[in-house]
Amino acid sequence: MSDGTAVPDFTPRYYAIEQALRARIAELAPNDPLPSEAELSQEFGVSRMTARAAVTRLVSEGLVYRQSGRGTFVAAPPTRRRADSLIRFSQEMRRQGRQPSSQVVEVVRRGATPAETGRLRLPRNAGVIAIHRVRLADQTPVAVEHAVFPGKLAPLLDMDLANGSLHEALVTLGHVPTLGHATLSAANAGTTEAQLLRVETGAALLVERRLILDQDGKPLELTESRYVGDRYALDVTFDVQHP
Amino acid sequence: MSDGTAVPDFTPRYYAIEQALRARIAELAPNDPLPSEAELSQEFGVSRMTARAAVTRLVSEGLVYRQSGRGTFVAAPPTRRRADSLIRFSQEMRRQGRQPSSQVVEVVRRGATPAETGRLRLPRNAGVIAIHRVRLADQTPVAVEHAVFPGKLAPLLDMDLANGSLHEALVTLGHVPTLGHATLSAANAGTTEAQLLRVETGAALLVERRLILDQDGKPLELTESRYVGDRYALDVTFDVQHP
DNA sequence: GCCGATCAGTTGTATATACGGCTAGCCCTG
DNA sequence: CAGGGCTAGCCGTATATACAACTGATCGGC
Repeated sequence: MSDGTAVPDFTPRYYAIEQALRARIAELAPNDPLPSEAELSQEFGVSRMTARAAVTRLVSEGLVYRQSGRGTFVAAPPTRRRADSLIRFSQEMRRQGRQPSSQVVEVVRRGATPAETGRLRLPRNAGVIAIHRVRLADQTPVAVEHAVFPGKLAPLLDMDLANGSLHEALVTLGHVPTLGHATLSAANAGTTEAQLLRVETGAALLVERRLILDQDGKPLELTESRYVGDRYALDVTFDVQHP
Repeated sequence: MSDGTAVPDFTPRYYAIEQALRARIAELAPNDPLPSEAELSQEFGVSRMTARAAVTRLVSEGLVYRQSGRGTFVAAPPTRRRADSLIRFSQEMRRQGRQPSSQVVEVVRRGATPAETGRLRLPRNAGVIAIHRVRLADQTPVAVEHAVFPGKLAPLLDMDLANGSLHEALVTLGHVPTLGHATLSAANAGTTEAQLLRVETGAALLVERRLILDQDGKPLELTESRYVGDRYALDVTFDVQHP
């Protein structure tokens, strides 16, 4: 293994198996089963751990998923959204002909962290409402979401967060989500969120950290959404800047 | 390991080691060395493969990087860009006080693929110029880039692509990059690009597939940039859409 | 003083083995 | 006929071992 070498002349066994499986996956439909690790080790004449390493790489790219005790299956392709327009997740899913739903992982009222105090422009020692959810399309997890609201929005706690719309709730409370700023990056899924998202630990996530302001320009919501890279995409239109 | 369980009560040994290393990494500077796999296996009383699994997860999240024969080191933090404004990579790096550079991996004149023919609105059997580069900041790879141009832009082949600016070259040829559309997602680094980017295979990449149009609205460039998630971020401003 | 060879230490790849926990299907019993 | 238990097969975690390849430091010879 060398740095900077574009194409090594040596190909690890796990890599060759990985490429062979990629070709097969292209011919299969989502949720179709793949050969087990034992079957692959027999087929390719390698140890189970080497076959497993090959599959692990496909898992981490979101091409397949594993279920303990069941097997390895082809994963579904991603969904997309325009980045300069935030619409409700469920509205967007329906627009794409998919069935949206949410799983609430945790809702808690707690003190704001210093970073949250700054971003949300809260007074010192203010409280916040923190809502942790998994967003699903057709029963497939697409994103985990951590949303933080100023404590004055405590009536959100009484809302039906699994079935209702957070944004409609905010409008009802007199705060219309109007403008936002987001930072987009990528990260690998940690163990806990990998389980929530039903992906392998290490899978690539599109990470959106956004601040939403209301009609008066006041911060309303500080949210981090972590989308499974192979199940979600954002569309952007931009100008090309010249010096 | 169960689906949907937020916090397992069983903690794998590799996971505990991973978390301990995360805490240490927070106290170190980029490029500082971490203990070797052998040292970690002694320190935590596990096999080298288990210690290695823990480090592999940190590598795949971009927190550390490995070099065969040398060791494991703390990785540098990411860079950022506004998504609604595309500026030249090198201009943006300088704006952030960093030293930009490029490594040309390959420049080739070839026939367009059907997808490229469609996106670039080329006539049938048209040729294209394909340029494959690694973009670096302070000698650290930040992105790999595959740019495809219509064949009529063949004079690009004569440009100094490692040191010069592609966009300035385009302006010289009478085509001013003006507007673009991009799709953003995340993917895990494959083996070859992982080597080019000096990250572990499987590291999360922020993937931007963009089409740039010239001043007349004609397609000029079809590019896929794959940014190391922990070395790069995009900023977006958006409106919140209501039903 | 410089260069080449060697060695120690590092990561990379691979195998074999073992046990735990989960799932689903099948069979037996009530 | 339904439910419960058992089993086979699956993935998850872990260990031990071995060899390959790379890097950098040191030492010896010229």
